[in-house]
Amino acid sequence: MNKRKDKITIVEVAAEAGVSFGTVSRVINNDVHVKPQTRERVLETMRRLNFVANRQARSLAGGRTNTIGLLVPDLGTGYIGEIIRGIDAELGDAGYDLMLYTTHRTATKEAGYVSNLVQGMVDGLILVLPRNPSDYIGSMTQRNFPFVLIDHQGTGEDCPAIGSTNWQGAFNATNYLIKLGHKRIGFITGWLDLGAAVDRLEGFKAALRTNKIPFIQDLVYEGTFAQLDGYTGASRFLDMKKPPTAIFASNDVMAMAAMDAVRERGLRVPEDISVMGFDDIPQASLVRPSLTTVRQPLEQMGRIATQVLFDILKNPNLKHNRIELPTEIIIRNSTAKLRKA
Amino acid sequence: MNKRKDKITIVEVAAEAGVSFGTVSRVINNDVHVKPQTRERVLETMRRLNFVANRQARSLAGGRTNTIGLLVPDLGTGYIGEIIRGIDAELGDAGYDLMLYTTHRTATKEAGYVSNLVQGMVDGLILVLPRNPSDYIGSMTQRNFPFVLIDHQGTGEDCPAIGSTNWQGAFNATNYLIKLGHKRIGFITGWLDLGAAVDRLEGFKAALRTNKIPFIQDLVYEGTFAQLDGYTGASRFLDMKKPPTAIFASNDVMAMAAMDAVRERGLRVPEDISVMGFDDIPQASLVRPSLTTVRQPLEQMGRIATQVLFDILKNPNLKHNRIELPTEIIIRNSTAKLRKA
DNA sequence: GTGAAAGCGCTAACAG
DNA sequence: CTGTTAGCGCTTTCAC
Repeated sequence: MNKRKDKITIVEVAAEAGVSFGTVSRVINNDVHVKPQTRERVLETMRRLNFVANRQARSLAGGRTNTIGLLVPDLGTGYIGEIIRGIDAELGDAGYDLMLYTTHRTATKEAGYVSNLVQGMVDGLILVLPRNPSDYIGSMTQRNFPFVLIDHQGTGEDCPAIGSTNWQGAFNATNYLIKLGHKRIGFITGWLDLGAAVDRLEGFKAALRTNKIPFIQDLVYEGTFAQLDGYTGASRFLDMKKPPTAIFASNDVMAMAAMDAVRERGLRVPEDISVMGFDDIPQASLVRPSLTTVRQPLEQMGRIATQVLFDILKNPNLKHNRIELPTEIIIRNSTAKLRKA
Repeated sequence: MNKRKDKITIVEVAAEAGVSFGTVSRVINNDVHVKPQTRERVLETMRRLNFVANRQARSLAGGRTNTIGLLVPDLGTGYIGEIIRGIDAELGDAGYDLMLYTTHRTATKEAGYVSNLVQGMVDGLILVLPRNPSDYIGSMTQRNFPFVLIDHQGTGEDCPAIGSTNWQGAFNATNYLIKLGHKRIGFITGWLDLGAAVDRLEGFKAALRTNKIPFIQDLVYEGTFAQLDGYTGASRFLDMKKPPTAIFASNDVMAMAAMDAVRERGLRVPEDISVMGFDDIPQASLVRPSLTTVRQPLEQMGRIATQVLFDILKNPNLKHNRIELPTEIIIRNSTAKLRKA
């Protein structure tokens, strides 16, 4: 239906340049075995004819697509955007293209669908925060399909993954709040099926322990990383007879929602309640008060995931395990010293 | 390097089902000329063998890729995310895949590169806010390559594009500010090479005219839709001997930055200065004060762009022109009645 | 209805 | 160094 016959192929180029099309193919693939003079002539011809190699054909014949797939849950928060920025940069350097899949679209399909679907379409897959990672991982590992996970861990399986020091980040953040004088800190968790969410919770608990502050189960609200959870969680805390003086949410989106809940009760951030987030998504610096948070190097995570995937592509037998990038506390204006009551 | 020979092809399926592979192909393509009984048998076999058709091969042989390309400038603000959501939904329904290109990556390449690159990779292209649209449009039109523009207009060329009623939106917004009592309104423009940006400016001017408020050139700051422009523009307004009482920025990102500038001077939004944005990106409702803005139906724009592209794919000769979706004022907390001085 | 045959444009041996 | 020869997995005629 959309067939343009004016396409020029290597055959045309070969004819024009007076060589066999095999030679043209070599030039395209930067094969060393071409006389520089010939190469130049072919290149010139390609330029003149405005030739572009057909990717489909290359893939079919070569077994490689020069495309990698990216599976993301959503594009809503800018969190993913940052990661893509990193992936994209690496991909561009390597001459690869990006195929985007949103989980939403394939969520209804059976497990293994993704790796099936992707078979032949892409050389490898980067999965960001997959919902049911074990489903995918099983079938991908089994099929020996190259993939890398971003920001996930905890399935027990040993697989290439890029994350950040969630435990340490949460530990440091909690410590920071404690240093500010806060002893009653409400914690809103992420989706606890994700290792990253568990680690953040554990880091929080560890910091309490270190500072000999008793852990109170009621000061933990189990969320799912969704905005609403931040609001609901904070509201529950604030309605307690003895509410916390600080709230630490497991991601920025929930933290921002928590700030809303605080303000809705006529309280101020940070004067009355300190609020801390996690991620440092772009809008963290845009909201008012700007959000104190734990920065994950999202862009870099994307970059490194891509590099690891390339490594695997080059050497499928190499074993890669989880790589953790350092988190960092970014102090802004949503946290303050505890006011003496 | 990444060749899995365990892949099953239509040949295997054909053998198993006891038919020729031509018949299997027909089944895949829902060809009517297959006995229902045979079809069922083939389908069953495909299921059993876990067969997935190779897209590359289909494309090569059939001339169609079932993939569309999306060219975006960036993924930073959530603006694009909303659009993608819409595109993605339509694509999913049609069994199409999405190839993502960021302009940044290809910005250095010569004009026409994109359509070249894309030739053979995708069946069509959706361009969001292209920087030098006329470059692309020329070569794509010439090559008769199917494409749709989102949120752009004004190259003079007649081409399929989806936008929103920018003029009307800006007109209504300005009117709203005037109704609140504001007479001195600072306007921060977008990148005036984009028709959408010009329209917003014109809508603003028209509203002043309608209300018999003199237009003051100094109260227009020429920006580029970038965050910094919002800050710089607002700062310039505020440093005037007689600063405006309201600021209307051509997009939300600049509006949020403008709010920062206002606050940095110890002024309050909206008590001292009202601020209005344009777009209604997700974070518009998250910032404090939440941003009064002109809503563009971004997701719907993505959906419709996709539908139009499909139309063009089906019927390349059909002429499509610009489609405008209605904008809508969303009143939140960054605007207020002018306080009597 | 179904099978057989001819490519789609290119890569990857294998000869020279 | 370069030409030749097989396919890659599938769609599409064209026969039967």
